[in-house]
Amino acid sequence: MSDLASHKAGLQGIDKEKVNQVIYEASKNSAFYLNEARKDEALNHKTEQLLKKYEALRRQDLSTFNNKVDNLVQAIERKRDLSRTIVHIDMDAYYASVEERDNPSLRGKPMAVGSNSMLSTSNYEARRYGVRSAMPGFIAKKLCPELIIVPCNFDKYHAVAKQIREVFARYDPNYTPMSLDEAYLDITEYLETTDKTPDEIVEQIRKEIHEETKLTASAGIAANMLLSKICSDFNKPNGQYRLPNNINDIMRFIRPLPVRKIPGIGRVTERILKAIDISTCGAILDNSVYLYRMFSSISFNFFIRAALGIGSTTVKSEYKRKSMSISRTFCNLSQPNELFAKLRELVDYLAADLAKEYLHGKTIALTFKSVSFKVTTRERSLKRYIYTADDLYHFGKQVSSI
DNA sequence: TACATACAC
DNA sequence: TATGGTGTATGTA
Repeated sequence: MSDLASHKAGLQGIDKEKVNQVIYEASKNSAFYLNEARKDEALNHKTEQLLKKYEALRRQDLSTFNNKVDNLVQAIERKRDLSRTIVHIDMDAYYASVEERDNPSLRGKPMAVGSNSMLSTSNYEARRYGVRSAMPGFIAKKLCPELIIVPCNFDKYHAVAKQIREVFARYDPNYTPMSLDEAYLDITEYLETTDKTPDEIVEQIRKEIHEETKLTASAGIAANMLLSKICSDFNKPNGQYRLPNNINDIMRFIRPLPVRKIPGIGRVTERILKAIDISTCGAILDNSVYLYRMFSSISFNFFIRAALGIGSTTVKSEYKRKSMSISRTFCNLSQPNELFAKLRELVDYLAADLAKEYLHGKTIALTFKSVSFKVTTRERSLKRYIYTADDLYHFGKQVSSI
C-alpha cells in the first residue's frame, strides 16, 4: 500500500523495499494509515468485482463487438493532428532549486521544502533516500536523518514564475501555465519565423530560463500536450526529449509505455487496469473490446486516445475558473460553536478572495475531514448568487447541518 | 442535484 | 506529536 511513486524522476536505483519498510514502520499505528488501509480494502473489492466481470466477458463471444470497437478506434484515430509542435516545460525540483540557488550552503546536501508535517519538493540528493513530495517531513527524517527542511517561500516562487512566463511569452504569447513551474507552449507559429529546429528553439528557451533565473528546466517536444508532457519527464533533470510528429515514431514510443505514465492515470486506475492484466498502452489497444464492455464511454475514449498517443493541441491562455475554495487543517474540534467560529474565520478569507476577482457563486459546499481522515461533503445549490462573508457563513452553517 | 472518488501539482 | 491546499472531472444515485 505505501507504494513509493518510483515512476517519479530521481527515484531509480534506490532500495525501494527498505524505504517502504521505514515508511510503514513510521505510519502503521496512525489514523492516517488506518484510513489508507480502509481505502485500500475498498479498492481491492472494486478490482475483484471488475475481475469477475472481465472473466465473464472472456467466456463470451465478443466478435460481434469487434467491428463496432474498430470503428470507434478509427474515428478517434482520424482526429489525430500532427500539424502542431507542442512543448511542455517543467522546472526541475522547483521549490528546492530556488532555495539552493539562494542559499549555497544547501547545495549537495539532501534537502526538502515544506514542514515537519508535509513536504512540497525534495532535491535530487534527498530523492535518493526515498524522500519525495507529499511526504510528511517527520517520515522523511526517518529515511534521511541529515535531511534539511526549508520552509516554503511562496513569494519567491511566484517571482520566478513571473520570470519564466516572460520567456514563454516570447515563443508563444498564448502559453498555458499549469502551475507555478509548468507550462505548455505551441511553438508552431514561432518556428515559421526561424530556420532553427524545434530542438534548437527549446534549447534556447531553457537557456534563457537559466540565464534569467539561474534555474534549470526540462522539456518535452511532441505533436500534442499529452505526448509533450510525457516527454518532458524523459531526460529530467535539465534535459529535453523530442518525439517527432510521425505516427510510426509515436506508436513505437507509446506502445511499451506503462499506463501510469499517462497523465490522468494514477495509483487507483493503474491497479484497476492491472487487475485485468493491462499495464502498458499497447495492452490497452489489444484489449479495446474488453475496455469497451467494462468502462463508460468517457473512460473508453480516454484510454484509447492516450494509448494512441492522441492528445489536445489547443494551447490557450484564457481560463475560466469554476470554483474557489479554502481549506485548513486545525486542532481537533467537535463543539458546534467552535466549528462555527472556524467556519467564520475561513469564510472571511474566502470572501476576500472572491472579491479580488469580482466573483460570486451559486453552489456552496462544505467539506469535513474527521480525525480518522474520513472526508464528508455537504453541498447545496442556492436560489441566488452569494459572495459576502456573512452570506457564506449563513449558508455554510445551514448546509453543515450541525 | 448531492455526494464520493480520482487526479494533478 | 505529526500526513496539505486548490481546482477539475467523473461515476452514481
